[in-house]
Amino acid sequence: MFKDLDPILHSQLRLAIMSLLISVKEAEFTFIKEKTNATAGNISVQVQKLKDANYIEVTKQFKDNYPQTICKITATGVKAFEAYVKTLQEYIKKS
Amino acid sequence: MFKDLDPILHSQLRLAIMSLLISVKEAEFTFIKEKTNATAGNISVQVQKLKDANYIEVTKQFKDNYPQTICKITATGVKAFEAYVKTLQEYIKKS
DNA sequence: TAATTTGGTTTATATTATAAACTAGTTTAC
DNA sequence: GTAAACTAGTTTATAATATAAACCAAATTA
Repeated sequence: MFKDLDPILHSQLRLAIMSLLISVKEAEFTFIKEKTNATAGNISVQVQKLKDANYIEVTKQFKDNYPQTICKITATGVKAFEAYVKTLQEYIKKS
Repeated sequence: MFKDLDPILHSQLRLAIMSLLISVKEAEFTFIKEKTNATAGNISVQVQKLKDANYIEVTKQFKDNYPQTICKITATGVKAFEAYVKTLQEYIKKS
């Protein structure tokens, strides 16, 4: 009756990050920080988890002398997000 | 940009329970157990939390010699559920 | 009357989310 | 040129959560 919700996406911050990346495709760590208002530590952890799940790709480089982390959603990530939304809608559509 | 999701509802099982109660208004513990496929212990804990939040009303009685726990959503619970769905849609609508 | 079943609750454990503390380097002000 | 403040993160410690396992009380069945 109630399908399991992907635990990787059923997290406020990870969902917000994925939601951002769905629309912009590519975003800097600092951009994610601004948009989500989360702490850098929290973002760092959640980005790592999304990367471990292969939902995003993380590139680290230097820009204007400072480290720069860029996140990009993968095809797997897009699929997972869509599936999550679909499952979620089965929970809430009954309302 | 991303409003906080009600932590009481942002739990797979509590969301499933609330979703059920939105549609049926009133349900027995055993009915919830059947529909959600969760363990009784887990349901017991989550029902307690929903009750503590005043999202549901819990009535305990006996039926055919056996204890019977009945859950019913409150007006507060309906409001919270609707707000949760609305907030959630702001997360996922960007996709 | 012993074993099993019903309908739960309590407790222990594993997972999560989060903030705080830390690292490594850069820029600015004195 | 060096101390203070800032950038861009990571790691670690802690608190909160979700969950299953163990338990309880009573009823039923063999």
